[in-house]
This record gives sequence, C-alpha cells and structure tokens, in this order.
Amino acid sequence: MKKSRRPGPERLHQQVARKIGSAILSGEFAPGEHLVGEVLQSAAMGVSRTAYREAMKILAAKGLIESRPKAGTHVTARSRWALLDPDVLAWTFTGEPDPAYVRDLFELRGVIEPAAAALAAERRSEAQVAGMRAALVVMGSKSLATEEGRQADTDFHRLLLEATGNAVLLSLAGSVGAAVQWTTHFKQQKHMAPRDPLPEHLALCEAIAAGDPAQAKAAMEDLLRLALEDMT
Amino acid sequence: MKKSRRPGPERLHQQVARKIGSAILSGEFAPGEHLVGEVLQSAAMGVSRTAYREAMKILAAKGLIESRPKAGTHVTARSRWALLDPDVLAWTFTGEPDPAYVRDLFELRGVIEPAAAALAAERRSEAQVAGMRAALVVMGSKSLATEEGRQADTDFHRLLLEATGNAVLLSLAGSVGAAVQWTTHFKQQKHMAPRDPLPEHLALCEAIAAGDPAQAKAAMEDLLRLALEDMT
DNA sequence: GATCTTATATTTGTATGAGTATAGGCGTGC
DNA sequence: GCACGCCTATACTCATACAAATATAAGATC
Repeated sequence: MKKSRRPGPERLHQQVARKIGSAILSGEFAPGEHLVGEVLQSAAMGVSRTAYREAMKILAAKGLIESRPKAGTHVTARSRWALLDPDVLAWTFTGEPDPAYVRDLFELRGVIEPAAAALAAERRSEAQVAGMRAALVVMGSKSLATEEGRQADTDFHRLLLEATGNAVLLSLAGSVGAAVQWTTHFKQQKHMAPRDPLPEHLALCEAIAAGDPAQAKAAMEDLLRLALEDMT
Repeated sequence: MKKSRRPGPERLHQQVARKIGSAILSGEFAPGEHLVGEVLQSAAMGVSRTAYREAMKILAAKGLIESRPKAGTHVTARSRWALLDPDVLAWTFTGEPDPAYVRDLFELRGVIEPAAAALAAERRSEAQVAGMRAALVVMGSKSLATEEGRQADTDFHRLLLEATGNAVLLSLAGSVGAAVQWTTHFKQQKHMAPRDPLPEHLALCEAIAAGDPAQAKAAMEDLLRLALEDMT
C-alpha cells in the first residue's frame, strides 16, 4: 500500500506523528487522556523537541490532540477527529481495524457514491466517459490482485467523482478511495478471492454514459451491495 | 463565530498558517506554485523559522502544500485539499467565498443529511430524541439571530448525526455544521431575514421519534430545500 | 467562611544558530 | 545523445535559551 509516487523516506516528524497517531487510533491513548510533556516525551523517543513538536502540530491539525500552555496536551473527543483524512485512515489500518469502523465506512460509501453516480450521469463530459471506459479496460485485463488493477479501480471511482463537478465530493474521493483500498488490502490478506467486479462497473459506466441518473444510482447500489457481500 | 470555550489568543504559528492558508484558498497561490524558502519567507513575515515551519506542518497535514528538501514547498492539487476541515472551511470564508463552492457544499449536505435522517430514524435512542426535542425548544424561544439559537440549531443536527450511530458520519458533522454556520453567517451579513425554520425541524424530529426512515428522509429534504430557497 | 486577587511554577510557545541529509541541476565522460 | 556522479540549494534535525500562557495554590478582602 505504499504510495508509488513518493518513495522518499519518511521524515522524522512524520514517523513520530505516525507512532503517536496510531497509538491514539488504536485506543492506547483514550480521549481526554493527557500525554506527558514535550521535554520528557521527546527525550523518551530519542528525538529533538523540534521534531516532536512538529509531529504534535500535525496531529493537532487533524483534530486528534489539543495543546495549551500549562494544561499540557490531551487527546480530543473522537467526534473531532478527521476520520476521513488519508493519514488518519492509514494509521487506523496499521493495527486490527475496528469492524464497526469498517461498517461505518461502507455505510458512508453507500450514501455518497450512489448520489455521486446520479450527479455524474447528469453532468459528465464525453472526455470523462472515455477516461472511465479506459480505466475499465485496464481492470478487465489486470486482476484486482495486481497494483495496476487496483489503481484502475481507484481511477474509475475518482473519475466518477470528478464528473459530478462537485469539488467537495471530489475531496472525499481521496478519503473514500483510500478506505476502499485498505479494505481490499485486508480482503487480500485473508486470502479471500474477490469476485470479478467488472460487470457491475460496466453497467454503471454505461448508465452514466447514457445520462440516466436513476439507472446510474441503481447500478452503483448493486455494485456496492455485491462488494459488501464479498467482504462478509 | 468565535468559539466561546477557547478564548485563548491565536498562537503565532496558527496566525501564519491562517495567512498562508487563506492566501492559498483565495487563489493567491495557485496549485503547483512554489513558495519562497523558509528562511526568506519567515524573515519577510517577521517570525522565527520555528513558528513558520510549524505553520507549514499544519498546512501540509491538511493537504494544502508539500515540502521536500531541495525541491522546496509547493501548493498541491486542489483535489488533495481537505475541503471539509474546519480550519480550511474557516480560511475559505475569510474572503468572498466562491459561489460554486457554496453550491457544492449544499449539494453534499443534500446527499448526506437525508440519508443520515433515515438512519437516525431507525437507530435513535429515547435519550437522543429527548435531546433533539430540547434543542428545538431552545430554537423556538430564541431566534437564529442569537448565538444561542444558532447553537441549538447546530446541536440539533449534531444529535441527529450522533443518532445514526455512525462515527464517520459524525466526523462529518463538525464540517457540515461549520459550513452551515458560515453560510448562515453570510445570510445575516446581507441583512436577509431568514424564515423561521422551526416547523420543518419539528416535522423532522417527530418522524425520527416515530422511527419512520422514509418520512424522516422526506422531512429533511423539505428542510434543506426551504433553507436553500432562503439563500438564493 | 466564601470569594475575589495575586503570586508562582509548570508547560507550551518562540527565537536563534549550527549542522545534516536529501535531491534537483549540471557538468563530465562515455 | 545518454548515463553517471559531483555540487549546491533547500528543507530537516538538533540543542539551547528565553518568553508567554495559565492552572494551581496562597493570600487578601469582604
């Protein structure tokens, strides 16, 4: 699940953010719990205060923690966490993901993507249809077990969200896409052979190409239902 | 729009993050554009490199920028921005918000909240119903022009999302809620007297209390349609 | 005795300067 | 023309010192 485009080594402050972030998301640090001070903690981890503080700023930016002078740093309430942030998602899936969390994720997907499919059917351009078809051709030749196959799948869903012409929906693409990638990753890990999802994708694509919102929505709902059945 | 619970002064690195972040969101720095180096920029803003770098870490955590040694710091593609992040939202609304952006925001709300209302109708607890009713009582006594009235409105929608039992949906609550607050803020600024939205809220609340998903969804769609009519 | 005021100590925030590591650009050589 | 390795710009990391803020406790006042 490495990002092929950025092979650069993980910076020190990113490592620290990942460690503490994973600890928070795994429940090792509960909401409301106070972390030990910068000086002690950075010394304990063997990094400078600068690197540690920059990591804290990252976590604070994602809503996981909150710091104030004298009061120290404490984990915020779960409702304030940016659960759809790509990093938070990745940190969540470092350990065993909470089944309820995966369920919630698919539920959200079930809300967003059918509506997005309907919007895409209304507004898609010819170029976007061509792009989606091209992605499906790749999916047809490569399996989802390959990196290229998964990339084509992700591309297809991103193109669909782009076709909605809604920038906010598109900003969810990275999140939902990442979530889907992680779940398929787990699917692979458990040696479950997923069904070939190509037919549903083709039906969806054609509904969008035809400009039929209702049918596109129905096709997406079919696709998600079958994908969820594969999971459980 | 000040957070009454945290009156503390804005830290220096937060100020820097807000300034640069606002500049990015307003289009002053276009995606792909390179920012000048740390040393020069921090000196130009009259802050230390420490504060400036911590601000950069915040912006990077929200997906707005990306930094690498030698390559420098550049603004990332818009599709990678966390547009639903509370800070990003606030920075967006410091200037004149893009009408298309507001439209996209309401469109997303139109996708999420009806589905959430349906889920809430199925899963809400009695305590949650009581809480929602209490919020509506406050809304009935105080106008939306008052801080208490707006707070009650926000509370109602947050309780609704809590009642879905979906943590990911709940994490969107802060974002969508903030977005709604900002738009009503603009509504007030333009001296438009919004209609009293209480009747629709009551109908929605009763549908959820009755455990009727379809009716709850319809009631929420009514509410949003009327709210949007008020805006335009 | 209760409440407001003030002092203090602790923790995060800011500043500065030095040194390291990464990677883009450029020249050299093949 | 192309591949390789050096050079240098830039962000990254470190160490240290000082400033600002604020929760807590001590003190003053009613």
